[in-house]
Amino acid sequence: MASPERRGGGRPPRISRTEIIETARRIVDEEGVGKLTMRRLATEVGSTPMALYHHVRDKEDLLLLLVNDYAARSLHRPDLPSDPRERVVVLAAAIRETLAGVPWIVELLTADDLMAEEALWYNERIVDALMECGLTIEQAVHGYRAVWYYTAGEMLVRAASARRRARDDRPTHRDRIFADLDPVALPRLASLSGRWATLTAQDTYLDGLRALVDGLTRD
Amino acid sequence: MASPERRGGGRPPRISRTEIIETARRIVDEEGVGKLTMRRLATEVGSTPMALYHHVRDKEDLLLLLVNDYAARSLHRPDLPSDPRERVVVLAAAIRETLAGVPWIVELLTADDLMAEEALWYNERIVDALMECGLTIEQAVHGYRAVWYYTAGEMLVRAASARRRARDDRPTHRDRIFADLDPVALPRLASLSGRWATLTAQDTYLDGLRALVDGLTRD
DNA sequence: ACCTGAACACCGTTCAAGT
DNA sequence: ACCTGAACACCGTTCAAGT
Repeated sequence: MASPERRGGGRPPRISRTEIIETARRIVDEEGVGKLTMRRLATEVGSTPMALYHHVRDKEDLLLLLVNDYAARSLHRPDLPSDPRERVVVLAAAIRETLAGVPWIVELLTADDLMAEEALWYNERIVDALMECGLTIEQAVHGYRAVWYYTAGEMLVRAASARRRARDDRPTHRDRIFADLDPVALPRLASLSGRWATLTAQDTYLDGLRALVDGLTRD
Repeated sequence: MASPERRGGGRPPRISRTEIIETARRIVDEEGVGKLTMRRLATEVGSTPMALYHHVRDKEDLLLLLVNDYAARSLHRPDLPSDPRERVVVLAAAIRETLAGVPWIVELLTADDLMAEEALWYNERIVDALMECGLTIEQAVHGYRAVWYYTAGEMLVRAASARRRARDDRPTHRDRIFADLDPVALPRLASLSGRWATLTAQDTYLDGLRALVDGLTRD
């Protein structure tokens, strides 16, 4: 919580942790997490790489600070419907909506389970809504996990596809394979004749989520 | 499919694409994908970094070859039950079981949707089983996607946690946060008093999967 | 056709020293 | 207490040259 000790009369700091995080966020927002390097960040705050290590433990620590900073400033809390199943859907969709705008964050998230302190508000309410559907608290925690797996998976797969599309012009490996399928071995896929890409590009997150929540809350 | 052209009487090759892939696989199996570098790989095949670029386009190409190689040699095809819902469960669980042993591959997978040619056998059968439950082909493709999101998410989140546990001794950010929760703001989570970690460590993949498949195939 | 050596343009981090 | 400079031990990839 607190910055490194600052009592006693040592040299006054020239850069602050806050300044480091703000600059890091700007770099990441503008150019992606791949462009964030300690050297680059040092240059942009007008200092040297090693000065950063006085304010953050290492690069991973910096990234974690960045995630928490982001969570604190942009998780919005949606109005919640009274029907508990629909409440789970609204909560999960709100998490996804918040994170969809910042694909870089999703890759970091799984590392610690979306456990930014500020995000626990969501965990609490999803667990609570599942219990209102009749689950025990253990089942509700497991249900929350299933919802998180589905949501994280959707975001990660979608982010990876987008990244690949942005970088490459050449048709993806997938497109090449789907172009000529053996209709004897793979009749269903062959019958789609190229519509796989179109179908999987559609956003069906909510449909799948509703199916999952229905299944979880069925007696 | 074919190696670079080899007609005409040029210099005989000293290293082959096959040899490169085999060596790369060994490095990755023994020490993880993070240790696979072009320089290291070159040394281990007894050559120079640049010689590799004659056999693979770049590092990403190498990784894709590695994924396909792995898929070809270790995807096993399970016996399929006649009940179509249970068939989807068995198919998805087989994918997960195959990939669970090689966490490094999961991180690469989302990049191209588990679209190794050899894996289409699974897609075909999952789509087919969902249609047998009464879905249209479009719904079945979307259903397959939902199952893949859930499965990929579970593997990615689990792999990330395992990686973190392996590297760090210090308690995770999550553990520290869960140690002291405000029971007024977060009563459900607080009532678990430290059991969150235990509960989420349990393997409930199949339960969530069954819930999802049930929800998807409900009329 | 296949391979090599040197070089380019980077990384994160440690260590010893300065103010 | 805070910051700097130089160095360590790496990366992936390009380019020009050798056989």
